[in-house]
Amino acid sequence: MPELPEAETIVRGLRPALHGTVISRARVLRPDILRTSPARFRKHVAGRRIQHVGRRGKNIVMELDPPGFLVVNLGMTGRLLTLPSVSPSTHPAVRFTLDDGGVLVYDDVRRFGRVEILTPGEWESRSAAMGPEPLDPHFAGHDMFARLQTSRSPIRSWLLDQRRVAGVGNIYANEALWRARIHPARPANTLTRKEGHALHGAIRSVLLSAIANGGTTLRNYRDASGKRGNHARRLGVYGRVRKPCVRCGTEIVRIVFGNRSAFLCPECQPWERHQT
DNA sequence: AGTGTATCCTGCAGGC
DNA sequence: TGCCTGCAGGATACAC
Repeated sequence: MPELPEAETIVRGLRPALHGTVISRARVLRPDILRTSPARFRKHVAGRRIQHVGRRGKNIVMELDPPGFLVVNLGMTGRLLTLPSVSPSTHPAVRFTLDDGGVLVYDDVRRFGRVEILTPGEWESRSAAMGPEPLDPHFAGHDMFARLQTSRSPIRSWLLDQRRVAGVGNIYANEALWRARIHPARPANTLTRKEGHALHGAIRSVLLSAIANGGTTLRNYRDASGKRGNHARRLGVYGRVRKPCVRCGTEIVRIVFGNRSAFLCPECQPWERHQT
């Protein structure tokens, strides 16, 4: 999906437009986006005020009053657009009408995304099941390193598991590993303390860089106003098969495991450390 | 515990 | 132009 930086960019764009507005009604054009019946969804959403627009991992989270949460997971191709936007809504799934005349559309070509309305308790337990926020100051390198010790799964898979760290997807997992010079298939518990800390720093720096550039647009991703993100040109490995590593010139390689593509520089990210 | 595979969907690029 | 294959920022469920 849209990963953490893309969700964050969307949230920042939505906040001024949505903060304090009341959702007058919702129209559900694609019921499979919900996890409840359209009738129930409409009933629960209508008349509630958006108190806060935030993010947890890759989820866009709107706090409502009366208390509740509107939670949007963008899946692979979900977009949350305020209309009018520079990029038209081509596959609208849910359309919210706001009391100030504004329109918010959840648009999703592939419909892997989810739009849910949760009680405070439901949201609390959902959030509790997710890992720490990587940009939270409380997300410490030594904590992450300690958690790496408990898993033998490939470090790229470890990073994609939202229960371990929230918000990292395939682009930024690959990018962080390249920055930290770690082979994506290395078992998590084989990383040295130094590598663990390097990875921790790389995750944060790549996410911050992506946010600063408005996210990475490869295909579908657009911000709340329909604009593309500018981070794609800064990618070091993702999608760069057979192109030269910008650090050393070696050709980037694509491997597949865990049913996902992984990209790496075989020179910068050897399986074993070079003996020099 | 971890891996491989399949599934939910649609669209696009590339090869022939 | 058409047809085919493979691929895609995600999440989950299953068998082994």
